[in-house]
Amino acid sequence: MAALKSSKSGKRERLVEAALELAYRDGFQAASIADIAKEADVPVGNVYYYFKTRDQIGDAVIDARMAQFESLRGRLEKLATPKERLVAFIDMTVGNQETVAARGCPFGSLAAEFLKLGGHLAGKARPMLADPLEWMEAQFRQMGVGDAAFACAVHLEAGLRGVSLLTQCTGDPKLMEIEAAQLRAWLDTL
Amino acid sequence: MAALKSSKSGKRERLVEAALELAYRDGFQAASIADIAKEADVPVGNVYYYFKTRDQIGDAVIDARMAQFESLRGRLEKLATPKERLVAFIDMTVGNQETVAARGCPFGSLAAEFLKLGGHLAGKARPMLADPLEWMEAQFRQMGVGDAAFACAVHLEAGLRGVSLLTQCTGDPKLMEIEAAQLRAWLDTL
DNA sequence: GTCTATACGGCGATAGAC
DNA sequence: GTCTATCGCCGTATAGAC
Repeated sequence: MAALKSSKSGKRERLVEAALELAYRDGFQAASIADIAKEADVPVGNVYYYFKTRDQIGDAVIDARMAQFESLRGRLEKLATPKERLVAFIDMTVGNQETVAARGCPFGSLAAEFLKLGGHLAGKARPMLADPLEWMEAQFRQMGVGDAAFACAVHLEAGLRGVSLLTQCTGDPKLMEIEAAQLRAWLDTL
Repeated sequence: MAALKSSKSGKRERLVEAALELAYRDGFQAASIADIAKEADVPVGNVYYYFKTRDQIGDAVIDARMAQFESLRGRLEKLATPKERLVAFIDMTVGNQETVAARGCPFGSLAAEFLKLGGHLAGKARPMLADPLEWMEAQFRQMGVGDAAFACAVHLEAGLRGVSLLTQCTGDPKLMEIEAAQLRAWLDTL
């Protein structure tokens, strides 16, 4: 599929990476085309060769984030038990604590912004949190909690996304550890 | 303090209310001065008589939200026990489920946007989530959980803010009830 | 105090040379 | 494919009539 675009210069990839970086740091709306082009070291006017409209950059940003979750999911699937996979998800989130304190949840903060933006991008942003929720539900189901699987998934993801927001708001990375410890303990009671 | 401004027309109040409404619905950045003025039924140019800069409208928006929390806190203080107060806080959040599904958490979504906006407004937005956290910690301390009070506060607020984000993302108000039930049950174990 | 008109800048997007 | 130059619009903010 990469072969459909003949360019080997990797400019499109650099633009997407730059846009994701800036959208995560300052918000997608705050990042102008010029900002993104500068960050990617690509001449401004050239951007419109790769993207017909600014919204399409937003599409690519969401796709890039979703690809990161897919990659993570792939790695987690190699673990033996569903509980190990859920704990690894928690650990991985906590491992990001410094970045979360500075910029917020990589998925939640982007999703929140796109949701408020409305239009086409709002719908496209939904899977950023909904797909992890479904994945967690599947893990809990495999753990044998039965009908409680969905509620458990809601509890786990809510705790993680919520504490990420609190961490960003207070600027204190320790909050991530505090909540993670409680969530792990709760997992052990199931 | 209201007497410092002689105007009785209430235009400033209408502007702030309109700005809060639009900031909550579409995001503060998306709401232009013209949009706010139109929503408040105030001529555009007149806005700059009440606010020297756009940022000052942001200040007023944050103040208005904070005042809502102060009002809620005042009502909750009338309840007899700390656990009743915490449960009432949960109930009140769930009672907002339809609005949360459509627009997100009234405090969290605003705080998240202002935090990414950076500058002066980012710092001013922090108490929107930090003050409730402190209040919750005080309640837990009164419940006699000792050193766990802070961790409990983190767990409760993270759960509520997190499920609000999930609710907005999925569009399903039921998630609020599901998580609230789990948080109430957890409260009962303390 | 209230409002109109407008200055000014930055943005997304386009045209077209190379 | 790559890049420069520029258009047109809409945003904040101001000047000044009433």
